[in-house]
Amino acid sequence: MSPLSEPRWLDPDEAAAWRGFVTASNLLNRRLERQLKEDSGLSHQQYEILVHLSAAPGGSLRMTELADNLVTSKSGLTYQVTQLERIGLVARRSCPSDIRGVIAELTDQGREALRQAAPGHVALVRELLIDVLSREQLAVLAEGLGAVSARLRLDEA
Amino acid sequence: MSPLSEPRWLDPDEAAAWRGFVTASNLLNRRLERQLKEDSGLSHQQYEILVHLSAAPGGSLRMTELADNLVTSKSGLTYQVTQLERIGLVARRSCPSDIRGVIAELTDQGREALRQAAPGHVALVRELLIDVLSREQLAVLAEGLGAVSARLRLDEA
DNA sequence: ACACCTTAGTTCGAATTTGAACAACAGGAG
DNA sequence: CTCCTGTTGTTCAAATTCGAACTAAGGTGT
Repeated sequence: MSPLSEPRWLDPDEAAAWRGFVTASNLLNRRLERQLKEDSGLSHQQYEILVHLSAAPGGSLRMTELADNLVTSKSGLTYQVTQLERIGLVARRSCPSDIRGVIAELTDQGREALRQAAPGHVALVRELLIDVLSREQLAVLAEGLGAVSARLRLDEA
Repeated sequence: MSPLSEPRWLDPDEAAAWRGFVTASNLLNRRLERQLKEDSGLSHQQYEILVHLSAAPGGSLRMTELADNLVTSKSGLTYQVTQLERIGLVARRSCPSDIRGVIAELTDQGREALRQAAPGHVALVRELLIDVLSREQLAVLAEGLGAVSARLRLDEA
């Protein structure tokens, strides 16, 4: 009778964890979005694109890789990269080993924009999340959510 | 020299926690969105509206209260409530004590839709988040993210 | 009663996101 | 080589989101 049996609802602790996760996530995104837009004219998504490119060797990544890292749709990335290209922070190059491939590359201007935007962003992340939690809480959070992410990456493939 | 000094960057543990949070959040939302849409034709946001209304006394809430609970913009809520009204899951009533006020109320059909959508949603939340974490991790997560949420609610006012 | 500031909800336009459809190519099996 | 299947990135229409401007009403102090 398992498949049709009563579902296992969340007990109070589980519900608290889930609700906390959703609420904190929404509030944080909202706040960071505002700060970035006001401070640098960038959306959180655009900022993340710059961060991932900056962290990649050569400051460049294939579109698909970038979309996977960012957890966004391919078409969404196409749009945002076009926007970033328009304002000169990112450039498109064609991939040498694959004619279909497109490589998004951080420009010098893009590096500069990131250098200028990062401190305020990091400070706010610290203020709203990192510094609110203890060292132990942070460690548990990193390990736990790392496992959750890994679990989610798995059944995508 | 404090305001202009080098910002305190995130150390490896802090960065892992932050990245885990962002990644898990994005992947989870993506997955839940797909499941809900396929299974019930509802977006995650619409589902959350039904949940919050269902949990409220009388199955009804003022628009502003609802928007605060959901962490969304007022205009965004107006749009979604209109959609839900169109398909008969929510009804609008005017508030007795305040002529400007609008009360969103769950209809019988809305309760039924929620009753039908909830098991699959909860099962997936359990599979992707709850059951991946230990009891201790869940407790830490609930407490930590509760604190983060409270912190964020504060400097909104 | 009056002016004044705040609040509630909607409307509007612009920006963004998504999935599906598409065209072009890659990488093998035969 | 040739067919076949899977991938890559873009385009497109539709849906959603947000903030600013707006209307209307509450609430306060004088």
